[in-house]
Amino acid sequence: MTVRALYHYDEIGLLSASERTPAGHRRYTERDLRRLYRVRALRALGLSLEEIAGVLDGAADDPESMRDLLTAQLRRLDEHAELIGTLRQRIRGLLGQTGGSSVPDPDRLMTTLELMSVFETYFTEEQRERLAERRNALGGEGVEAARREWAGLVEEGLRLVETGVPAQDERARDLVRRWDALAGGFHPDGPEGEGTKAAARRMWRDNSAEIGRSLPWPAERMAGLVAYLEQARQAG
Amino acid sequence: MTVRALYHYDEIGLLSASERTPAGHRRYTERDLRRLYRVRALRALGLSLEEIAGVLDGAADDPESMRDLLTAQLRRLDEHAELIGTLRQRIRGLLGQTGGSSVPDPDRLMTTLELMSVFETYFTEEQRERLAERRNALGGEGVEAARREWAGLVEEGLRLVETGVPAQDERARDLVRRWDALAGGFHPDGPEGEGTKAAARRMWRDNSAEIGRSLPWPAERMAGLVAYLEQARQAG
DNA sequence: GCTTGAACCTCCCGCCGCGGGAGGTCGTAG
DNA sequence: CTACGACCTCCCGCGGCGGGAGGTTCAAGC
Repeated sequence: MTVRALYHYDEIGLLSASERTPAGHRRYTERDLRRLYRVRALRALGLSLEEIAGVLDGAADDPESMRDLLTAQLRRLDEHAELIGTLRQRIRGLLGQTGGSSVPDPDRLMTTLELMSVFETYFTEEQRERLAERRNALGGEGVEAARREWAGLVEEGLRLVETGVPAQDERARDLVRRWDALAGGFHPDGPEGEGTKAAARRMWRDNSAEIGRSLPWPAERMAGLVAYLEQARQAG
Repeated sequence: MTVRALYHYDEIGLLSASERTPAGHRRYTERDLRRLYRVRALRALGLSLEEIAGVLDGAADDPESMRDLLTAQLRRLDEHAELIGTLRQRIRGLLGQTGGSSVPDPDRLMTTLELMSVFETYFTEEQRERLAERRNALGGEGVEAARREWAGLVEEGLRLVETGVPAQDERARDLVRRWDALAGGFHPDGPEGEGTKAAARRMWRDNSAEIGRSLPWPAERMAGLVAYLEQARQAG
């Protein structure tokens, strides 16, 4: 304990010495001291000074208030712990992303960071939760398999663009169908799925350059591919 | 995002719009926007604005700074999570203490709170850790057994006091020996044990009234017993 | 052209739990 | 009587904005 804290408790009326010496020095009585003990203990449990004041002054009126406050605090701590857990996972994911890779690649890390924010801009929180559920359902190796399959589709699409195959060609339209089917696995079923799919398309359209830079293909070729697929999709 | 946050970032020099319209309105360029994305993503990972500014501006100089910062943040989150874990356990302990009991007994809860603080006053943090280790080593049922045995010793001691057996009597001295042996099980081995034992005795002596109130015996009888045992201990 | 409502601007106070410093008074030991 | 510490009051500071006051600017509708 520091004196400053005691002064502070005095200022806000949480705990003031009930006596003073003639010179104005604070004299804490036995009762004051016991109140201080309670304050300190409750502080150590993470309660705010306001809550502590409330429960210490109102405890006589409502003997249950103490338990209520503690259970509420327990819930808050649970939520906080969960938040910290997700943050830890995210950071570990980011660190692991280039962990065993050949290059340190801080640029890729930066781009991933930008995409996190973009992602949050285009999907609502609820949509993100649904998507996370689906990803969990697919499992780690499921996602990895889809990633590889998708890489194949990208290569195929880039070849189509390069060889000048028109977007109306059946090969392009077939590619779009397989592309969308693959992507569909990541979206929730039912009408919500339409919402996330639409949001994903908007995100791709507006940020293909940004997203492209996080991928192993040149960004401008990816942008071209996205536009090409959009055309093919319009063509049915 | 709120505009206020943007103004704030501008104020502290973290992110300012590189252009302004003739009217003075901020115009964020593409580059500004990308910087904003990074700021938001790093903020969402729990980093401070100062750290973010440091890593965004210094990333060119030191490509590893980003990884360093993230690993440091991971450690901080780990510590934070551990702290939250102990707090949760403590609160659950407090709530469970009178959970299945007959009376709500908020008074007992209050006293326990006071004792938490007293406990921290008499033992250093290191000593508390050692004591916790011992308690864990004893296990839940071990502690419970000791508690019951100790209750028997208290009853025995109270009878001795009541029947006027002098503290020098062999029965009193024997009781002290068994009492100290039982308590010894909770103290660490070696010289540190002496430290915790001495601290525990000081705590009992100064706060027997306080501690007594948390026990199922009348506080003043407990205080009398403590003084009696002190005498008996002096008598060898 | 005029009005209206929204969006934007700057400036400043507030939160929470104290830390720390300035500048003064009080208490006690030598 | 003189140090030197302990105590007092008053006030500014942090981090990350929120929110309000009071003024300007912009785009749309009449």
